[in-house]
Amino acid sequence: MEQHDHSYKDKKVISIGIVSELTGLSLRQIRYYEERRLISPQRTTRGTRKYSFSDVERLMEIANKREDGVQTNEILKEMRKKEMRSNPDYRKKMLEGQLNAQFHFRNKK
Amino acid sequence: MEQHDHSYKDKKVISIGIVSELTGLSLRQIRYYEERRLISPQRTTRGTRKYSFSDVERLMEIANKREDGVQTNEILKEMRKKEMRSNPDYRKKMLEGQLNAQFHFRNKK
DNA sequence: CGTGTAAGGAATTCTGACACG
DNA sequence: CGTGTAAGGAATTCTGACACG
Repeated sequence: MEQHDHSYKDKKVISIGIVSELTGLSLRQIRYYEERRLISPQRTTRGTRKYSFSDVERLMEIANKREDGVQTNEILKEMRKKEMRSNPDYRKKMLEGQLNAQFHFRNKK
Repeated sequence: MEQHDHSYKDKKVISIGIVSELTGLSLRQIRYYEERRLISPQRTTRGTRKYSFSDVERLMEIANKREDGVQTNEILKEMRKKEMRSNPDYRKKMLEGQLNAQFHFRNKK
């Protein structure tokens, strides 16, 4: 589950109040985006939310899209696509897919 | 006053409770090291302390030295030396100093 | 759908001080 | 000197709900 371990960027250590200051979003908005599964903070033992710098960046992207009128549902889809694209497994499959396409194309011709 | 700006490492965003968990130090200890000027967290508008990952690393160094019985006073001196060494201005002067030393050495011989 | 807000409780943080040594 | 602790107050965060639209 861990990648670099020394990547400060992904350490969940920021409380929601600071995230709010950093992003300009209200606490309500930040919690709502979690409900819609756009972000997933960690919880401390007693249940307070902790965010990483990655989460903060993600929230700023979300804020931009929301400003453009994009619904959370759409934002979720877009983000899933993006994540897929950066997934090595998916890349491999895409490559195979492309080769197959070329193959079919040649045969059709 | 800023270096990279994109250096998450130096952004003061972590509350003292999290720092305590991260370092294993008590709140009392963390505040005391601040009193002794070993660290300098930022304050939010209402006065709560905010630390960076750099601060956390520094605190871990402090913890190690304290375990070895080094007094805060000594730790402060050591850290100042270290900072001097990594200060470009100081480097320049040291270089000049060395050259001078060589010069004197030659003349003496 | 996305966000504001009032509500009540629980957990956090702050400071200054006394204690021990 | 370095750290623990009890004390009282202020600020933070949490959840579930009602409101508007």
